Amino acid sequence: MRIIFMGTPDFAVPALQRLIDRKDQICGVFTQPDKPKGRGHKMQFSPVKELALQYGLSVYQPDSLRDESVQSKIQQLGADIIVVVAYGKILPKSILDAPALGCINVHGSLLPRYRGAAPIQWMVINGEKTGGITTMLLGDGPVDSGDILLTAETEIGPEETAGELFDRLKLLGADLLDETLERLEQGTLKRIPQNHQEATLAPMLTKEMSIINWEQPAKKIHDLIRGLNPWPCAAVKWNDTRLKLLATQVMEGGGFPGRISCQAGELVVDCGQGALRITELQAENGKRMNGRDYLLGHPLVKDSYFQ
RNA sequence: CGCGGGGUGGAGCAGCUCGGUAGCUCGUCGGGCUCAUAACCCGAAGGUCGUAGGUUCAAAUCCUACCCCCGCAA
Repeated sequence: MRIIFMGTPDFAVPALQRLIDRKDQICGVFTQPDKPKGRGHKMQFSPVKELALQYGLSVYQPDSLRDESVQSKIQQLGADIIVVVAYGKILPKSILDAPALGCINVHGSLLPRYRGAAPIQWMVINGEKTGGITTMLLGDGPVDSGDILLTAETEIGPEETAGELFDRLKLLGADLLDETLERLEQGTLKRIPQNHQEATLAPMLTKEMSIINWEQPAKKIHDLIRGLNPWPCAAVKWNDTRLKLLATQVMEGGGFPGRISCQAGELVVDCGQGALRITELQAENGKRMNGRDYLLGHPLVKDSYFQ
């Protein structure tokens, strides 16, 4: 098939790689424009662009898809289908209608639940035990509301971080995309309308979410911490500095939310219900380290409180 | 040229302003003690203080360049 691929971050890379391996004819790769990123504000290519260049694919990086020249370019490429994986732009109707077989999206949740930009993180934050991938047809309704093609489920571990789940789901997504295209070619694919009553939203993560409310039960905070790992990371204020909390274990105890107690050389913090042992953290200018190591060089005053 | 912090025995840190014997907590090894158990006591090993130059009688400390790590911001 002639395919146009649209994607930007790391999550989309295995999907594009799979299309390449399938020997599909990839007539164009769309990705977000290069932006100054990271320390020093250096210009950086998106992960998808890196891969596309490696295989000599044609890369397009329009600022806006509403531009007429972009739309005519897409027409001109004459793709049978457009595959979209975390592209970061909404496709206008004129583009949705361009390919004969429509536009397929790979989404990181079991739709209709967790529609939106950050489904994987929210699944972890909400303590879901099951997650998955959905392939769907893009329509011109609300975001991620199009007809479902295939789904793949996976268990979410009780200690798994959003980053770890991300890494698994992007591979699962590539597999599911493969199967979806396979069955599309065989003509055995069915479109299943979503039950919009059951839809939930997974909006973009914000910095405000990263501040921990110690009044909450330990399990809740634990889920938040692993859901925000590796970005933007849950954090606490301590002596005018911020500590990022990266991994924790739920423990018995509690009663004085935010109180720090060092038990057996481990860093433990009381929550509204239960307590959390901090197993991995990072100070403002430090590397990641476990709570035990942190205590060796930064003795915390006994019975003081995290804000 | 976006802003900023840092590299000191195996781990985490102090020391740097104001140059002058390498320090703290822990780990490791040896010995002692035996319900202080997150044991405790005594002793020991282990460091080119990121790299290369410079200033100086003398540099972890001051100056210059480079390498590496990290936070913010995007």
